Amino acid sequence: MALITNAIKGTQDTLPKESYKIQYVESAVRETAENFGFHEMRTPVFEHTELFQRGVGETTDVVQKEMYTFEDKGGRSITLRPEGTAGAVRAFLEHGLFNEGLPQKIYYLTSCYRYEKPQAGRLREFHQFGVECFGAGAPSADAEVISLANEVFNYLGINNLALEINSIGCPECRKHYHKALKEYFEQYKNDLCETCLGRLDRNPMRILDCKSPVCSGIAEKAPTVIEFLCDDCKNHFESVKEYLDAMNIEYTVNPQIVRGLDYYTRTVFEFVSKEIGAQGTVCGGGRYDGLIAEMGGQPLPACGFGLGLERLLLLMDAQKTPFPEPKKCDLYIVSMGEKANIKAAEIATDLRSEGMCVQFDTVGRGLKPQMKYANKIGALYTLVLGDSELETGNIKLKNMETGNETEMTLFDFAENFQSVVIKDAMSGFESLGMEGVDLASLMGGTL
RNA sequence: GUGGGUAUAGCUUAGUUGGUUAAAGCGCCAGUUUGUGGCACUGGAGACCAUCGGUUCGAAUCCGAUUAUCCACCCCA
Repeated sequence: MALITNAIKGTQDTLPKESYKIQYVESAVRETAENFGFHEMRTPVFEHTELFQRGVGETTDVVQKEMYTFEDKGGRSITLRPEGTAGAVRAFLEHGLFNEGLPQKIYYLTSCYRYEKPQAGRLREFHQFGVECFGAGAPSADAEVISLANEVFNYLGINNLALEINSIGCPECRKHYHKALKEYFEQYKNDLCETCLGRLDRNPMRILDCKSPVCSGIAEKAPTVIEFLCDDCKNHFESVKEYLDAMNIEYTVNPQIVRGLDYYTRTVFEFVSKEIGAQGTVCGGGRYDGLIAEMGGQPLPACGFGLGLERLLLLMDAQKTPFPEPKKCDLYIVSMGEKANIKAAEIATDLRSEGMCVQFDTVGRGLKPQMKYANKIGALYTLVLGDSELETGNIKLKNMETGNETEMTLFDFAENFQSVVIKDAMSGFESLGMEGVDLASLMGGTL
């Protein structure tokens, strides 16, 4: 087909037949967040460009080359949000939420935009579940936030996700560390790759997670941040680990983790998968004690994370994680003739108001195509309405799975259909047994 | 931004060393059954072979460019 245009590079459509998956994931993260006492915040897709320049950091790749920035008709520089934290902090300050009791625990489900070259697990428009805990400086807050992410993965039944944590210290200990790193890497100036040579001055910590075998070889023996942590930062990190142990959350300390957004301090962490290609970080976050002050507020500690929903879905597909079956059509009314069509609409309206999914013909097809359509959409029951049914008031309700037909009057049907469906649904569950139901097979290979 | 792979119906793919009207399965529509879906059989619709240019008597096939897409680097969710 010669369409006038296609979807924009790096964007995805979610089609009706698979939207139940993302809806399930969204409800899972919402429920988990609410259980932890976090409440949803929604902020605009676009903000003043300077918010991200200051918030995310001028030197970061995100700000330097990945933002969708444009001028609006009033000459303002506007940017589509490349991440969620900056906007959340802005709203937190703008509405004085720090007066409503600390900590303020918020979450969001939002789209983010970065102008990057798409690949597996990397899109230009992607969706993030994010959590921010404002005003909580204790190590228990770091642990709580990590635990929330962990709980989401447990809820969804995901395995083989490695939690890696690190502490990059406060600005004070980082200053000493930078100096030591610079001294160390300068010995290898001739061996480092070009990008790393550039990093040597600007941000030597970035060399640590360089993927080039030469650089990473050199980096392996580099001094680690942990050795340079001041007493407060060291104690904080130790305490976070104690909480994680107490919460039964497995982790490994990975001194190579350096996050690419400037605002992080102390604890940083990633949940990493090896099953979804090169972009394996499903969730990343940490503490950012300096950010709120940086944005013009009172100095307040905070921590949070971002969790990539597309990557999460990739991972669930890779692990064949079961999804609950989407709701099907309870009843399809096959109608023939103008009178029957109107009656069908009347019945559908009644049953829909009781919460049933009822459908009828809107194409003007004959009986057989309507039956086929009912079958295709997975209707549980069909009911044929024609002249004779309208005359006699007797109808046959057909169970589409078994093919059994039950005769009844239209009146009885209207009174009882809901309970019939509920009873059937319950007996279905009982026969399968509520425990150990193999959801994957229930899905019938739609995964 | 830098590499590499790929591009044929809605989907998945076949198409030989260039040679008439580009093929199959699934899906879609209809019929076999004039009031009953799934199964089977029959038929139908649906493709300027990504685009533009070149080589050739002749290009889906060879060459070049462009675009799109996938994967990787970089970076991150």
